[in-house]
Amino acid sequence: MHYFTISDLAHEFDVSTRTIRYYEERGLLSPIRTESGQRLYTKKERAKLKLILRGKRFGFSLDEIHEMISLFDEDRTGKKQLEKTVEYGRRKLKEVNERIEDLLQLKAEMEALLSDFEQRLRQWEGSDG
Amino acid sequence: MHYFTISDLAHEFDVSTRTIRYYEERGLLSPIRTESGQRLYTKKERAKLKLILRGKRFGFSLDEIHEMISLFDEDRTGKKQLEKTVEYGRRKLKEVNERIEDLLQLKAEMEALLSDFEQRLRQWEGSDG
DNA sequence: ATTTTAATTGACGTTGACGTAAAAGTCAAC
DNA sequence: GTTGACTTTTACGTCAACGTCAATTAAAAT
Repeated sequence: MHYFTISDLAHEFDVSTRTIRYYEERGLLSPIRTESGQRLYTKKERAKLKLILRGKRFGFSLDEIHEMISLFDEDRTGKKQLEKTVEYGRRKLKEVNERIEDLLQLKAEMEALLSDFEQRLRQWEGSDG
Repeated sequence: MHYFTISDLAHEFDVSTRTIRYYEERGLLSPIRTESGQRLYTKKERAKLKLILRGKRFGFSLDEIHEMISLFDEDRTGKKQLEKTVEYGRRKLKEVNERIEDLLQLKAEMEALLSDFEQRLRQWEGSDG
């Protein structure tokens, strides 16, 4: 298997190495280390970074993202653990659905506004241009 | 017409009065004042606050929101102004569409994960509970 | 009329999410 | 085998978006 260096990921996702190390400080990433101490990232860690950045784009805090990542990450063997995970997952999914609804509403509002403006523009052009 | 006080809005939208004043500092709101200097908010100002909070939920910065609000707010009489507004509106609408796509993807990932967990849970219950 | 509640400005404090600089070690290229 | 690019930790800096006093004034309730 092949690993990524910190600057590999930094370039790919256009973030600073500082940012990636900060995510590790916060417990969001856990790269392995070479003998000399340099970080190496597996495909899975890379996928986690992708998820973090996606979450950020929606305004989730790093704490929230941390919880969401632990879904993909932790060893959930016991039944209780699994039940808690599923319950948490359902809650988060509901939040995501609400955000989608909200965004669709914003989209509708903006479209209405836009078509109004565009109509005014056409009137202008019909009489003057 | 009837006005809202700052705490009316604070309660309705569950934000602090400090937050509302801060939005005014940043030029996002412009309440009128009583003779003694107290803020009064019209329905339109209330709608603007609603928009601000919606924007925030999607991770837009206050600066971005400021631009979006000016769409609803400014006096757009000249043709040039109108054209700029429409162009900006189209750009923002595109961003919103991209965010929706992104969120739908996140939703799909979470649903896949959840159904996997739920299946594991059913296996557990089939054999043990 | 006076207690309580709510509003004002001003200023400093805080938190999250990094940026940036320094000192030292490491790896790849020539 | 040394230059130069890259990495490490440590630590202090920064900026947005408020929170939190404090002192003062105004409005509402009793």
